[in-house]
Amino acid sequence: MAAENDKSRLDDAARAGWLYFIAGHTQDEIAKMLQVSRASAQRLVSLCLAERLITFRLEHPIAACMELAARLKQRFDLVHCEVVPADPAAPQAVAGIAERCANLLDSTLRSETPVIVALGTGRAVRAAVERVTPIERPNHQIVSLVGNISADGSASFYDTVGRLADRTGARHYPMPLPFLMSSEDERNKMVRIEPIAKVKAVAARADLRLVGIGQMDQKAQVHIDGFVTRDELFEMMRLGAIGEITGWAYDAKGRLLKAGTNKRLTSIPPEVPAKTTTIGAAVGAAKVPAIAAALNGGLINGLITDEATARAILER
Amino acid sequence: MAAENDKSRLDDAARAGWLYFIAGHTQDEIAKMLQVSRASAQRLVSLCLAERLITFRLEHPIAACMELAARLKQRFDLVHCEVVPADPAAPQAVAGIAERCANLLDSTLRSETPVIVALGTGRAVRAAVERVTPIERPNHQIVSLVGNISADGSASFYDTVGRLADRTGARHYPMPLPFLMSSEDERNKMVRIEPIAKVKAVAARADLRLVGIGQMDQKAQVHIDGFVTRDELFEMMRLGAIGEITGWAYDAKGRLLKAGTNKRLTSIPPEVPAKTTTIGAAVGAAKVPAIAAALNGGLINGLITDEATARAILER
DNA sequence: TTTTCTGGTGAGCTATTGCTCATGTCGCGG
DNA sequence: CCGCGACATGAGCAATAGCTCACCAGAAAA
Repeated sequence: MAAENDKSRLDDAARAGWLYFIAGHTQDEIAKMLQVSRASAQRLVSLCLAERLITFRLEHPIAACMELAARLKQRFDLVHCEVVPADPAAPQAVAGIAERCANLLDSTLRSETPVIVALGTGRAVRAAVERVTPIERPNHQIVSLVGNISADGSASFYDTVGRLADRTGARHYPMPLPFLMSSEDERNKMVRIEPIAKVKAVAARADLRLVGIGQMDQKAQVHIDGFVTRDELFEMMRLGAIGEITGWAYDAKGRLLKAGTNKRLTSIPPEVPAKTTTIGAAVGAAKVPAIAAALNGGLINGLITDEATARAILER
Repeated sequence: MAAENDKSRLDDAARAGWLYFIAGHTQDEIAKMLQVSRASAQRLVSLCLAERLITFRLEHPIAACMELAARLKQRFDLVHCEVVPADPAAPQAVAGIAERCANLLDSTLRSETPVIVALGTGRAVRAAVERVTPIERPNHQIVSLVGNISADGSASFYDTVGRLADRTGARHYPMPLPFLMSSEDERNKMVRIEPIAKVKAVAARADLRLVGIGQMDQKAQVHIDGFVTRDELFEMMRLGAIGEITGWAYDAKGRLLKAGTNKRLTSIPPEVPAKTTTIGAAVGAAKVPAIAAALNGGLINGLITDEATARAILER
C-alpha cells in the first residue's frame, strides 16, 4: 500500500516535473491539470528534483573548462579529464564533480558486456553513487578498494559499494575489514585470508577505479572520519605525506610512503603507475598539492575537478 | 568579432545555466558571481534555455505512459514506441513528441558508423529537427521522402532535411520536385530522372524513417498547406482515404489507395509492410483513425504519440 | 561625420515560486 | 473506540524570476 502510494506519488512528481521543465507550464497550471493545489504542485516539482527523476545536462562545453581539461590531459598524460565550472560561492561543493562522476559511472555501467568498477573513498565518490541512474546490469561487479569497518570496529561507514550495487543489481564486493590493523603483521595476515584475497583479485581486474583524493593536513578527511588518530596523522605528515588515496599516504612527488600507517592499511594501494583507468575526483584549494602530487606520481591517470582547482594545479 | 562575442556570450549563458540548474543558485547570486546585473543573469539563464545549452532529461518512466507504450508496442508489433504525458491544455501540442523524436534522432545520429535518416512531413517532424543536438557527422545521410516544392511551384516549404543536415554536417538529399505532378504520366517520367532516382535509392537504404501522419478530413494538413486542392481532398475522401503518410493516402485498413492524387504523387510511398524502422509521429484526437489505420496496415512499425492519443488508439 | 539601427542594459513592476505554519487525515497501537 | 504520531494539505507571505520600458553603445549606412 505504502509502496503503491509512493509509486503513484513519484509518478505524479515525474509528470509534474515534465510539465514544468519540458512543457514549460507554471505550477499553477500544473496544479489545475493534476487536480491538486498549487502548493502540492510545487511539492511535486521539488520532489521530482530531490528524487532526481529529472536531470539537467549541460550540452555546451564551456570553453574555459574544456581548455583546462585539455591542458591537464596533455600535461599529465591522462586518459580522461573533466573540468566543471567552479562555484565561487561554495568552492568545496562536490555537486558539480559528483554529477560528472555519476555520468562517467552511468556510461561505464551502461555497457552490456560485464565490467568491474572499483570505488575508493571521498565525498565526491559517495555523492556520485547517489546520482547514478538505476540500470539493471546483474553481470557487472562493484568492488571496494577500502575496508568498510570504521576505526571503533563497530559501525560500518557509508556503504558506497552497496549503494551502487543496489542501483544496478550487480554483484558487489565490500571489503569486510577495518581500515587500519593494529600492526603490520596482523595486516599481512588479514589480507591473505580467502575472502579478502578474492576482493583483491576482483579489484585487480577492474575496468574503472573511481577514487577520492584527500589532503594530509589538519583537516584531512581520514582523520575527521576517525580512521586515523591525530598522532598518526601528524606522524605521516612528518614523514612527508601530502595526500592520500584510499588511505595510502604519498609524498609531494606522488611516491607511496613505506612507513607509518601505510604499513597497517588494509585497503588496496594505488597501482604505480596506474595501469587501469583510475579517475581521481577532488576539488578545493586545500587539495591542490595532493592532487598535483598524485598526478605527478602517476597514482591516477584521470581527473575530475572544477575550474578553480584545475587552474591552481596548472599554475604551480 | 561578432562570433567571438557570441561565443563568449553563450559561454556565459552556459555558465549561468550551470550555476542555476545544477549548482542551484539564485539569479541574484549568479549576477554577483558573473559581475552583471540580475536582469542580465536572468537573460543568460533564459538564453541558455532558448539555445538548448542545457537539456532536461526525465529519468522516471512515467508509469502510465510506459504502460500505454508497452501495450501499443505489443498490439501492433512495433519496434519502437514512446508515449509522452498528454498536455491537457494543448491536446494538439507537438512539443512533447517533438522532444522524443529529437531524442530518437539524436541517438541515431550519434552513431559513428554512417547512417541514413529519411524524413517525411508533419509539424512534429519539423519541430523535432529543430531540437536535434548539433553533432558533427559528415558521413551520415539525410534524405527527404517528399518533394520540397510547393503546389504553386515557386516557394519551397520548410526544409526539414536541410535543417537537419545543418546540424550534423551530413550530406543531404532534398527532393527537388513538386508534391503533385499534373498527370500520372508526368509523375512516372519525373521519378525516373537521374537525381530523383538517386534520392529514391538512398531513401530505400534508410536506417530510420521519421514520418508524420495526417488525417484526411476537412482539416487535412496536406490541404491546409496547399498541396492538394479541396476537390482533390474530397475525391480522396470519397475513395475511402482516412489518413496520409508523406502524402500517400490510405484507407481505414491502412491500404494505399491506387487512385486519385496517389497516382500523381512524387513522394516516396510507405513500404508495405514497413521493413526499415519507420516511426510515425502524431498526436490529437482527430488523427486517431489515421494512426490506427497506419498501424493496422503496417505502414509504420514505430510510433511516437502522447498519452491521450495512445489511449484513444487502444480503446478503439 | 552624422544618422540610424541593432542589440544589450538596468530599473522597477508583477507574476510565479518556495516556504512556514496551522490544520486535517490516515494508519496503528492501546 | 479512541488517541497518537506521521505526513500530507492549503493559506498566506516573503523571496525570486520574468518581463517591459526607456536608454545607451557600437556598428553599419548615409
